[in-house]
Amino acid sequence: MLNEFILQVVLDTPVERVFDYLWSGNEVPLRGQFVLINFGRRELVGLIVSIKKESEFPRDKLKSVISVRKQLSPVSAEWIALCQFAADYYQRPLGEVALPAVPKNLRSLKTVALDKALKKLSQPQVVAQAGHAPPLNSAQEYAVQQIVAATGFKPGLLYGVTGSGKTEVYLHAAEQILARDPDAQILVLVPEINLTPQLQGHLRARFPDLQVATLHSGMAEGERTLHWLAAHTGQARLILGTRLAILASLPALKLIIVDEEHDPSYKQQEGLRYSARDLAVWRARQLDIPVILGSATPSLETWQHTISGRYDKLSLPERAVQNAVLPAMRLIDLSKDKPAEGLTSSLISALKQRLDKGEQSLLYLNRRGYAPVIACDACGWMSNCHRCSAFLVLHKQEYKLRCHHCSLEMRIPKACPDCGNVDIQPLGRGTQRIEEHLQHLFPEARIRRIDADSTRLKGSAQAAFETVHRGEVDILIGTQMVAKGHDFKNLTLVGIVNPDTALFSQDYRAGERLFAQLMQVAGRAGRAAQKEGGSTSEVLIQTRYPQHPLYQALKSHDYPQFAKTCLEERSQADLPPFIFQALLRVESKELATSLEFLRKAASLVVSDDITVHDPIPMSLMRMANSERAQLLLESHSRPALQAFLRMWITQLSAIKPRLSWSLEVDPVDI
DNA sequence: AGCACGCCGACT
DNA sequence: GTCGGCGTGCTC
Repeated sequence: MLNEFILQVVLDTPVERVFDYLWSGNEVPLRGQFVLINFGRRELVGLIVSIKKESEFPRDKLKSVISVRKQLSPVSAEWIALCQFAADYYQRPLGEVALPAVPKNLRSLKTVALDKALKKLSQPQVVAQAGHAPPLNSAQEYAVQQIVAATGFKPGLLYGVTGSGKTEVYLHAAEQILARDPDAQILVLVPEINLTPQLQGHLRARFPDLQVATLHSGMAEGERTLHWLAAHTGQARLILGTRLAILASLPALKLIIVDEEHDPSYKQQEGLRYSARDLAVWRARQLDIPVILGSATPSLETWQHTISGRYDKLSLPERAVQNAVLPAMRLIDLSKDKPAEGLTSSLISALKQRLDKGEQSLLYLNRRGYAPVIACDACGWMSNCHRCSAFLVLHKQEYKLRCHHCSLEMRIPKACPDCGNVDIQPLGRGTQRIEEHLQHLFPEARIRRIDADSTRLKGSAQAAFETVHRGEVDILIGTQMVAKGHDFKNLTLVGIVNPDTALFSQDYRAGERLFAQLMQVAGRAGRAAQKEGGSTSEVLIQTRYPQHPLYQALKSHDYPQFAKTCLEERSQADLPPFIFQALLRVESKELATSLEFLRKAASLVVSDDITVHDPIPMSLMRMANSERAQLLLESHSRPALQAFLRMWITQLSAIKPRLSWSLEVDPVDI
């Protein structure tokens, strides 16, 4: 018998709507199946979100479904609900959330790649050697018990410094949950792609007979399809990935782990601007399962939740590795120890000491290139980017000036372009300049720089880290890239060259980020047990403001004190996590046009529950020839803000002339 | 977002 | 006389 149904389909378009399609046949399609349809002039793959008998749309205008993608089992109602929540919360259409969350091969018109992946998936997996788990200390034991014994939704902050053994807690909790549920899946999120291989190694070693799927944006399309399908079918029991993995289809999810939960990388910065950490907590609540947020420097949002009692706090007070102690933090006062070429005599002698003992050092400087700007002594000309409100950075080796925002490049001028003076000088210091100077100071030392410039080629970052691990490097110089994850066994000195710039930033979150970054990079020193006759692990911070509360808290490794101060300030100033924010960004050719749009947008805010700030140019006002400005909204009530935004978007879309704008809920960069 | 339609300037 | 610029509007 032929049945007729109306399928409600969502598509990857910016149109906030569900489209009705006609379907007739013997079998009834299922919610969660993917379908091939005609949309305008195009053929697209969409997702069935509901099935009904009648449509409100005129019958003669309905098109028929071309085909249902039957070889793929439907995504669950929970998964659709997760996408719906993300779509509503971050104010984007459902289709724009749900479809990009599925690999391209599954959405392509041709099914060859999908069929091939499904076939490959059905072949048996190789089983590796069995692993041995090291014993836990009492704090770790307690944390594992708290996580595993919990029934239902239970967010727990696993709070412990680098080396306190958070990974072991994850692995033990995973082990117990996998042991008691024969189908259970566990999702582990890490902030960056280059942190996946290390954790993947741990998981493979500990769970040799279980399939591990990885999901991140650096994977090739075929590989991604395979891993996504392994997760979707439930074959992969351990799923490891970056933020996008939070939107994976996981039919038997029983535990979520978010490592380094404070990391800003968990926030997507374009399109659907979601926080994977926040979605992880939502997903855990939806499924009524535990979620572990791990960090040595938790986000203030999470810390506040432990204070209010919404989240459990599970502390790992000491370093788990025997004999390993916290590195000593020394503040080098730049007004007393005057630096030459950016390096103080204290730092140089500490480096020399490590070189003599055959130990490794790390210099951390969050600024790549040779110098952030070049300038003319005679007329004051500076190397401005003509497309952005930023300086062109000097890259001496490539003999180029380069804009770090729009990638504009030009040769280094031989003389000042304005006055012809040949005496143009680099101002300030980047990693390349420090590298050059160090090589001059220590000609015998093996020096290696790791930053975005030195690791442009795929796999080269991994290779560079390997040389450090093999002991082929004496001094490592790096940007943020070196701060995370890597455990350097023979590294006993961390020098922080120029951290002060972040202290007086416009962004109220800059301090929180700096503290986390410095704690994290400090954690690279002395992770291994201290050797006989070896140096004490220490962190040298060169600063002009040694009395600053941030550095004082850092010196005593006192995150709770730092958090307390920050939260008091935030509470008094009415800032997150005590209020909720949304940010409207706009860009156009003329700043006046951008600001006018925002003024118009601001005038539409009439609700008593919403505070609207003045439109202001963004800190990087001009980027790639676009003039950018923003408007900040605040509210004490999340639902009130949500309801308002929904209505506001409709009004903004109606404004003409149209220009490019985007809305961000819970913005992190202001 | 695509992809059409639609109404005004420089070309064989 | 046509090609094509990107403004405006629609997609079941």
